[in-house]
Amino acid sequence: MLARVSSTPTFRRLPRAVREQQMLDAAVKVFSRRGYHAASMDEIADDAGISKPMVYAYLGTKEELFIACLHREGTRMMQAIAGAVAPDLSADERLWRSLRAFLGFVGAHRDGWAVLYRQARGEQPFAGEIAAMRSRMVEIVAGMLAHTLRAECREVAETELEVVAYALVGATESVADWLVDHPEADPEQTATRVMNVAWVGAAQLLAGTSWHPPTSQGEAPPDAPSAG
Amino acid sequence: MLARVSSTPTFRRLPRAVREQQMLDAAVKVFSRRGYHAASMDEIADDAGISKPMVYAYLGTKEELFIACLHREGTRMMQAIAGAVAPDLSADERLWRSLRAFLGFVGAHRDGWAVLYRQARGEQPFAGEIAAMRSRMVEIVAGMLAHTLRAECREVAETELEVVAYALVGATESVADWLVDHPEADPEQTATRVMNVAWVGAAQLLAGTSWHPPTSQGEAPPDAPSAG
Amino acid sequence: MLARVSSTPTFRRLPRAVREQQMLDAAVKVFSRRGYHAASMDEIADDAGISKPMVYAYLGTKEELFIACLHREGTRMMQAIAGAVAPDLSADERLWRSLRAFLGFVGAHRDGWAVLYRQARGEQPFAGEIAAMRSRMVEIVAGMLAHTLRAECREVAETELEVVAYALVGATESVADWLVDHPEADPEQTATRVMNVAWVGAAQLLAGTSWHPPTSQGEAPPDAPSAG
Amino acid sequence: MLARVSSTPTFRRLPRAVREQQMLDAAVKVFSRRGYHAASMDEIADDAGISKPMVYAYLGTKEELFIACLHREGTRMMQAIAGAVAPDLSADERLWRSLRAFLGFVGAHRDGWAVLYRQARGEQPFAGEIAAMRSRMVEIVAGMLAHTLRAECREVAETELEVVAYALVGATESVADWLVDHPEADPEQTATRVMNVAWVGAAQLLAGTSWHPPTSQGEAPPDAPSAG
DNA sequence: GATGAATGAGTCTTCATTCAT
DNA sequence: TATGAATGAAGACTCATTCAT
Repeated sequence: MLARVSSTPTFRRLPRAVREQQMLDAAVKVFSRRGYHAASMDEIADDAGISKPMVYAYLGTKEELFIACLHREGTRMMQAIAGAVAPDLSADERLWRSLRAFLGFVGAHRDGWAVLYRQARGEQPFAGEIAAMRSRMVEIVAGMLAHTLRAECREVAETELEVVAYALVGATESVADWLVDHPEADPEQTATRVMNVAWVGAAQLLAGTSWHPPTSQGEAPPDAPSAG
Repeated sequence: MLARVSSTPTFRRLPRAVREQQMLDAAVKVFSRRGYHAASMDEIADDAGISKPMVYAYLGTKEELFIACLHREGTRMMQAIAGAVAPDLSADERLWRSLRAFLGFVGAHRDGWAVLYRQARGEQPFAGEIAAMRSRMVEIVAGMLAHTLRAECREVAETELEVVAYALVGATESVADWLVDHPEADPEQTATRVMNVAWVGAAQLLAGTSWHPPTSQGEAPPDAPSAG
Repeated sequence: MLARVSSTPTFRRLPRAVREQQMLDAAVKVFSRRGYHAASMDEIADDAGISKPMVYAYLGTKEELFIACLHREGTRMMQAIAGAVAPDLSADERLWRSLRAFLGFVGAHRDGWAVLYRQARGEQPFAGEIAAMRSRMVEIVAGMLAHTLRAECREVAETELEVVAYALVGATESVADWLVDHPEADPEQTATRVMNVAWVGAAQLLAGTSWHPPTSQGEAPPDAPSAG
Repeated sequence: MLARVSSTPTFRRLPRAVREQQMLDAAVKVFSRRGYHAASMDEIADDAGISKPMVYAYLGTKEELFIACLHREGTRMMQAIAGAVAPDLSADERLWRSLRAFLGFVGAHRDGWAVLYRQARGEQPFAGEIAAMRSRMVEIVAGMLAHTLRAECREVAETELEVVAYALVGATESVADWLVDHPEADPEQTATRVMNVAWVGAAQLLAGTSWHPPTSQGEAPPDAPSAG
């Protein structure tokens, strides 16, 4: 009603970019706490200190909003990893540093990427996003492995390489989940353990020391599918 | 409208046990297809060819129903594994067979256990169930590892053992997820790959060939937490 | 399947009358505990140790069942009162004994008549029943008052008499409610108090010592109905 | 479809306060007509000319809505009473005017306070509210009685006073119920009758003319509790 | 730009009641 | 007689989403 004298600057009317970050912050927080479905747009808007229509205007649908969160957090994580490896390091060293950076990041933001990621895996609408993210990680890992191999003048089939890379990423994801659920765990130590179990295994494998199923006679491939 | 000729007996008014299985079948199917939240009790009831109140009467709440599904499928999976290993086999052999049985089972029921399990991991209400299931699997694996070790007269700290077991289980879970998403993949071959990557790594590790982080000078632990 | 040897007589197949009483016992109990709506036919049947269709077969609809409860408890209460007054007593004495018997009964069965009655007053479907019960009580009271008056050779308009009787019954009902909610209260003492407050007032009134509104000038009857 | 000529302004999008009153109006109406349980939120929303979610947004749960109705009507009634008594009147006069105002109010809004109150008495969830309301009324009455007594330099035990006040309030409530059920009755006349019966009784009592149970020989306190 | 007001649609859940055995 | 099996109908409550100001 009255002309408001803006001696103390109220922080309304912020530029779009800032507002968007506030919203994303709130969204990440709420999605992490409640899960995708249990999170309500109301709570997110409230938490961002903004009205609901603004959220829709800036970030779109709930689904889009969730994806935006996933992207922002994913990007941050990727940057944390990229920032930890220098291109002049040996492939092994880069491997180790990436892993450590990854688990370090997850451990430091226990309500960020990993939680959203875990949730997204269970929900269909995000299948595409998830596949894309995982592909990116698999590529990086595969690249490192390939580098190592090439350095040793060894050749491994493309497919084989990808599968191994995939397995390693999967294992690491899983450990990341575990890390989120165990706040008392030390990321660095955890990284060491993973390096030991999985990556050493991979190294062995790629070095040629592979394992083969025993050729047992007469054993049937298990699980003849029972009736539905 | 028409006088129904009851040559084929109508399947109304079935005994409880039968109906419960029908319901669980339907529930597993729908939960897998749609995801926990998107699945509606209506669709489940319809799919089971029965009215909603029966579902509530027999299996309880949606949450309880989901847990019941998880249990049934989990139990079936465990049985598939148990049926694949004979107690007189060597620990190594049992390890391999368990893994193969597990991935075989997952591959054969791509809309069963693995999908439910994956969904449950993202939702808070099922945290307890998930933890319990994983514990059971970790125990089994740890038991096998311990057996192997003891056979070789080697000792490993209890904690270390558990962590390794956990990592292996996590990796395997993750590969199971992958298997579900890749219908063209061959479970047996996939099992071999996992055995190669992860379990060979574990073997190496337990054999003493462990890996240690390089003592690099001056490198800071990454990711000084940025502002929230 | 097998012919059951009934050496120990199981108490199934009871005569109808007994079964009905069991059901009514259970119904009164559950209705009192939960209230009419919150009570479920399931719980009543369970509590009676009988299957639901039997309840319907014997006592009919939930509404009818509730009315049956109301009747049985009302009759018991009436009998308790009738048993307490001998016809050769003076009207005053009969009045006092009735009141005492009534509150005594209510106090002794705190989950019986009074609770059902109170619930019934709020729900439309029972309006008829309630009206009938109250009529019966009002009649009794009015009869006693009339007797007293006639003994004193005094005449009071029929209408006036009924209204006074009604007021007394209403007051007593209300105190009965209170008694149910105050288990520590002593029925006998409470009866004395009611006798003091209400019945003494009635006596005064009927004796001619009546009160008249002050003839104030210019005061408007309050509450000119507001909008709405 | 047609261009709506907005000569008469459509009453959509009203300010919150207005809508809340509309909703409460509708709620009181429907609760009175149907009873608490039989009333559906749908009907209330319809009757208020608004969608259900608005009702939940503004007034909360069905239970909360009912309590809000009870409060609004209770407050209105209290105000009607307060507006009828001037502080400079004698205690007797204030007593009479309060009673008249109360019954006048009840009579003028036969689907308002009294009906809700009667319903609330039967349902557990509202026990607290009811107790609070009655307490307030008992206090007022007790205050008036105390004033009268003090004016006559008489002393009565605190407890006794409260009980008498309670009895009077109970009696009045009950008569209010009756009034609601007898639309043809005249509130003013009814008030006079109550004043005669109950309050004159109280006056007698407090004046010392009390009644005592006859010391009859050999009569047992009735109703030795039967089984069950 | 920003928001209070508003809703359509849908979900879980419960319950009185009745077949078919 | 007695009951397990079965359901139609309805109700409370929530939420993502969008006008109209």
